[in-house]
Amino acid sequence: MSKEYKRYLITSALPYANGPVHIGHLAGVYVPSDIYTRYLRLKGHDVISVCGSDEHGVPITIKARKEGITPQQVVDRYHEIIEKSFRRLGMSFDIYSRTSSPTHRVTASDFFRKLYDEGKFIEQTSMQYYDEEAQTFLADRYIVGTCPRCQNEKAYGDQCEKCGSTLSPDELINPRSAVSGAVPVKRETKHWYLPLDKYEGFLREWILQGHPEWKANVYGQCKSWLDLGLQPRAVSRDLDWGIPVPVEGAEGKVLYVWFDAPIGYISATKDLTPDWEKYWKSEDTKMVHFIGKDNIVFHCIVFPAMLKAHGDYILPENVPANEFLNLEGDKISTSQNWAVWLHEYLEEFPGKEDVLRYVLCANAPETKDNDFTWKDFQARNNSELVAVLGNFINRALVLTKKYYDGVVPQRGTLTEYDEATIEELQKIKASLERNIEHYHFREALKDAMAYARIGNKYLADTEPWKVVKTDPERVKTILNIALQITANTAIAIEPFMPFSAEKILAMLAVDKFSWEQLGSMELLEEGHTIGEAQLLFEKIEDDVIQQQLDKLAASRQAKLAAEAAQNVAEQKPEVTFDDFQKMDIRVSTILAAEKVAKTKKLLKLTIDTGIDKRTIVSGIAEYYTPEQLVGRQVLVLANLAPREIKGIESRGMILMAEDALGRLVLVQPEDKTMSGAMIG
RNA sequence: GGCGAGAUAGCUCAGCUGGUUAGAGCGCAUGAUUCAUAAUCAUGAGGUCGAGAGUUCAAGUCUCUCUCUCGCUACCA
Repeated sequence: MSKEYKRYLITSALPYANGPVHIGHLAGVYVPSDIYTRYLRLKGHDVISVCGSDEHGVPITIKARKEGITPQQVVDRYHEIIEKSFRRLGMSFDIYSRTSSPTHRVTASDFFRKLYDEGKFIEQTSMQYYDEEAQTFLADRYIVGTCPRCQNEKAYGDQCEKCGSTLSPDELINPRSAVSGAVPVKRETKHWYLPLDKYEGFLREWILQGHPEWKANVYGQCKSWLDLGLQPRAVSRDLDWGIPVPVEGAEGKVLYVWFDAPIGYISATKDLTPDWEKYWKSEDTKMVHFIGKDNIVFHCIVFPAMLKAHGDYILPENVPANEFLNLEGDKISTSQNWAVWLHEYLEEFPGKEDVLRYVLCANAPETKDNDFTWKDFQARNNSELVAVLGNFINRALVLTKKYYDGVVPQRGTLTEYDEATIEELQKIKASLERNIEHYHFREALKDAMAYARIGNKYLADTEPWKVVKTDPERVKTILNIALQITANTAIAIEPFMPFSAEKILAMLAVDKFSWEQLGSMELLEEGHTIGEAQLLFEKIEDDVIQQQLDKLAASRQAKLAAEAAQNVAEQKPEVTFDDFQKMDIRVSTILAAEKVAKTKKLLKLTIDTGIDKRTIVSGIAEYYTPEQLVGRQVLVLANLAPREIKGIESRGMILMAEDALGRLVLVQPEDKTMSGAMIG
């Protein structure tokens, strides 16, 4: 397990270029990745960190269509925003590439072709929806129709955003093409599949036997997938945006985005260095994928299977996926505009890049979903960064300026207390290293902060401002040590807060140190003149925090209002009175209700329709308990064709009103009336 | 319903292969201090380690059952 590696290859999940990056992405992936990378670099390792924009796939084409621009224009816009904001936050990727680059096109294409030539794919034809007007096959996302679960008329072929159900296009009622509005027809199409099931044995051994040290959430998720059994997965799609399938007769087909995206790590490396093969094909390279939990399956199951199928490449040594970060108690949601966007933060909090890095690392969702709150942001800034870190650095420098005009004083004989302090300081290093190397960045950050804490304690205990009146020689030693601690602090915090580390070095008027110098008491020479002191952090007042809270509330409200306006379903096509008369709607009384076993939403209801007593299965268990229902009168569509649900024959449908959030409310007569009363 | 992850001080979290009085940061209380951005330092209060049962000389740490949260999945006219 403790294999010696000659070099490191760090990858960070490719952000999808249909929107900017928010704090959830940062806390989950990029901040940890950058800390790890910077640490390895400081240690002098051969390390490269690659990332880039993921620019293919259907959502981008949909966004382009909606805005009346080309997909390329969409990805150009977001690629620039993302890259720029990453750079400003101090993300130290060696290359930030993109999957629409020429290198990537060739790399992904060749990758596919090799697997194709070696017969690693399965070819399969299937029936898919085709838009005859637009003359194109329709991706799941391009098919719109009525959700079979919640009746939302704007459900997509892969998912209903209203009720959250996962759908397949075949389930949609009244499917229409999102491209032309035409009614799509089924047409035969051919696609290539990667038979993941064939790699199950390999994956089991590699992960379950070979990597028991992976994080519990990652290991457990993999085991869950492997135990469920793997299925062949399509690697191509009928779409005109992406990398063409490099096979004769595959016109109009591109590589499925999940297939080409991880290959982006390889092409980014190619763009970075002609030595790229050294990083990708040598067993003595340690590859680590930083991702969020939504990507575990791709990086632990699918991509490794691809790499294995290809044969030339190494596999990741670890995949330290994080969980999700919530915001003020609610899930971060792009569609509801519930997010703190990086590019906006950078504008609104100039010079506070490290504050965000610090807070997101201190509160990173390493073992479970976590919550980001602006109040916590403020507290950590004020009582940790300002009070502990910034304050210590400032104290040491100001005292030196005051007593020695900024010249590092000579260190004399050390007291026992001095020795003890130095020893304690030097002990942190091992813990800090161990924590970073095990991806425990939260704990590692605490270790880094301990340097400043020890510094504060040292000054409080030695009281140079008092001693200077009685024993000026002693003060020289005290401040020399305080300054050495300051320099040590700069080294320790560099991976986490590179801007602040650099500022400290500038204040000390010294060049960058290496990690190996951490713990040294010889970082600053006697007689060296330090520079001007400046404040590292400043307090954040309540009104600033309140502004952010107001902004969040306002943006969500605006979004909700817009959604609500949009969500009122359009009026359905006209019907005749005769049509309506066909519906037999009656007041019925619920006689009995019980939960259907092994379901979450279903209740089995026995009702008296006036005509007869019958059974109806209804999906309202999330809103009503059986006890609440017995005895109530409801409206029932009595002559609906019977249908079997979970082995129970359901004869009829309970009528319910549904609000904008998809919640169900029973419709009932204002006053008790007879069972069997007709509605009309 | 199935699978996975989580549940430890007011808050955010550490606690490795079971072993002395369960830890840290923040917050709170009291005291000290003034070099420092009213910052710092010390001391203290605060926990039946989600609930219950079991294994063991010994359990936060292992086993079983249950509850709650998050995710995947099934079902949902």
